[in-house]
Amino acid sequence: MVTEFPPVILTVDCALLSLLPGDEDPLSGGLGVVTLTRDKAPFEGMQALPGGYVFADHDKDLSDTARRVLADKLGLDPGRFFLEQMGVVSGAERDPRGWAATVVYYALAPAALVASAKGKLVSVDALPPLAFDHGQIVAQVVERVRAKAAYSNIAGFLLPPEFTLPELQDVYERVLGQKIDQSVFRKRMDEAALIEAIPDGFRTGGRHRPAQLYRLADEGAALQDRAVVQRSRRK
Amino acid sequence: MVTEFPPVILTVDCALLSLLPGDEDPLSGGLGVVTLTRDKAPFEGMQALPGGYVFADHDKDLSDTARRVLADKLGLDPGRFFLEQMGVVSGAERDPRGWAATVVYYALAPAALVASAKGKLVSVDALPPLAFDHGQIVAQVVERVRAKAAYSNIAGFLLPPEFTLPELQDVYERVLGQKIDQSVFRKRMDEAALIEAIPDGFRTGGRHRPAQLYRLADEGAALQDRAVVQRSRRK
DNA sequence: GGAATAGTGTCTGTCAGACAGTATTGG
DNA sequence: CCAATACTGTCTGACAGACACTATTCC
Repeated sequence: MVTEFPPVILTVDCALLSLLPGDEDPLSGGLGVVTLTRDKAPFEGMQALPGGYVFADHDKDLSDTARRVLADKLGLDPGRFFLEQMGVVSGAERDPRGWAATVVYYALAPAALVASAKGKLVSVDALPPLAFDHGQIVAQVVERVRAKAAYSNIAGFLLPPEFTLPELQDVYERVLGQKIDQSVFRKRMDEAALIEAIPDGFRTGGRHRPAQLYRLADEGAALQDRAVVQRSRRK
Repeated sequence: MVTEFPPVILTVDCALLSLLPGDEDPLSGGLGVVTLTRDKAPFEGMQALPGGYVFADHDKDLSDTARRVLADKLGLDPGRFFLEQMGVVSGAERDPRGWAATVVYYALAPAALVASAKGKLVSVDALPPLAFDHGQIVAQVVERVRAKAAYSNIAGFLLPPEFTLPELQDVYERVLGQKIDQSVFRKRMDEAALIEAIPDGFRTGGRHRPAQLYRLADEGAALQDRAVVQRSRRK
C-alpha cells in the first residue's frame, strides 16, 4: 500500500434537471438539463455540465461541494432543490489531462428557479455534443430519474412548493413520456401519502372548478417508493 | 477554480457478500460480509472492509481498482463474481488522517469461493464494530442488495454457476428473510427469463425426484429488473 | 345553461398468493 | 408402497386500468 496521495483528479459534476417550457402541445416540454460553455481547455467552447474541485477546507462532504458548484457556477438559490449522488465515473481515458474521477450529482428544481440561473437548459432528448463524457453521464442520470419517477415523489421537486394534482400528473407524464390514467394516478397519490393537501388552498382562475393545492409531505422523508405507474409485466 | 490537485484522500473499499454456512435451521445462514483485521493505524487491530488506493498507472478505472483489491487483499479468484459500484462516502470527519472520499463497491460470490479467501465472513445482522464508518457502509450495501434481490437475479451470484430452483429459492429467502411461495417463485423465474435450464442437467442424490439444473442467463445482461416478491401494497 | 376542467365511482381482466394435487426418485 | 422433495394446476381476492359519471367554477 502506498501512503502518499495518488495522482488522481477528483471533481464533482452536477446535472441540474428541470422541465422545458413548451406549454403548447401535451407531452412536449420534457426534461431538460443545464449546461455551461467551457471557457478553457480542454474542450474550450463546448457545452459541459457545471463542475468543480473539492475544497477540503470548505466542503463538509461531497454533497456540500455539489451545492457549492450549483450556487457558484449557476447562481442557483440554495433553496428548495432535490440533490442526490448518482455515482462515480472514472478512468484513464475520459480526461485528456490524466486519470480522472468525477462524482456525479443530479439535482431537480422548478423551471422558475432554473430560469433565473446561469447556463442553458437543453432537452435531454436532443442533447448537443458535450465535453468529456458528459453526454453519457446525462443519459445515465435521465435513466435513473425516469426510473425513480415511476415509484417515488421525485417529480414533485420539478414543481413549485405548491401545486395541484393535475399539474403534478402533467409533470409525471412529461418525465415518463407516457399518459397516466387520472383515476389511477389519484388513487396512488392518495394511498402513498407522498403529498398532502393544503387546507383551504385552491388554484382558481380558469373558468372551471378550482383545484386543490398540495405540497410535498414530510420534507425529510421526501423520497418514498410507491408505484406511480406499473412497470409492464409481460415480456 | 484551483488547478493543483486537491488534498483529498481517495480510496476504494469493497464489501464482499456471501451466504453464511448455517445449514441447520431454515432462514438462518443469511448474508455475511468479509472483513480484515487492520494491521496499522488508524483503527489498528479492528475489523475493516478491504480497501486500497487507486493506482493510476495500473487501474483502467475504479472497478479495476476494486477487482485488484479483492484479488490482492483477499486472494479472491478474479472469476465469476458480481461487482457493482455503490457510491461515494465522503467527509472531513470520517478519517482521522484528513478529508477522505471512499468509492464503495460491493461484490457477491458463492460461499465456496469465499471460504478459500482471506478474511472473516461475519453476519451482516450481527456486525462487530468496524473501523471508520464501515459499519454504516455495510448497512447501506445490505439495504441495496436486499432491494435489488426483490426484482433482479442478483441472488444467483451467491450460488455456484449451476444450481437448482429450490436452491435459488432458498437463497432468495435467506437474503430477503422471508418465505416465498414456490409456485409464485417459479412462475416469476420462468417469465423473467433471468435463468436458463441446462439441457439434461439434473441434481440427483436425495431419495426423491431430481431437480433440474439452471444457470444465469446471459452473462452480459446479468441483472434484470423483474419482480421476485411483490412489494407490499397497502399501508 | 354551456364550456371547461377537477375530481369520483364502477366495472372487468389479470395477477399474486394460497394451496392442493401430480411427478419422480431411493429405499 | 412409502417418504421425500420437485414441480404444476387451480381458485380467489385484490388491484390496474378503462371509462363513465358527478362537481364546481366563469362566462
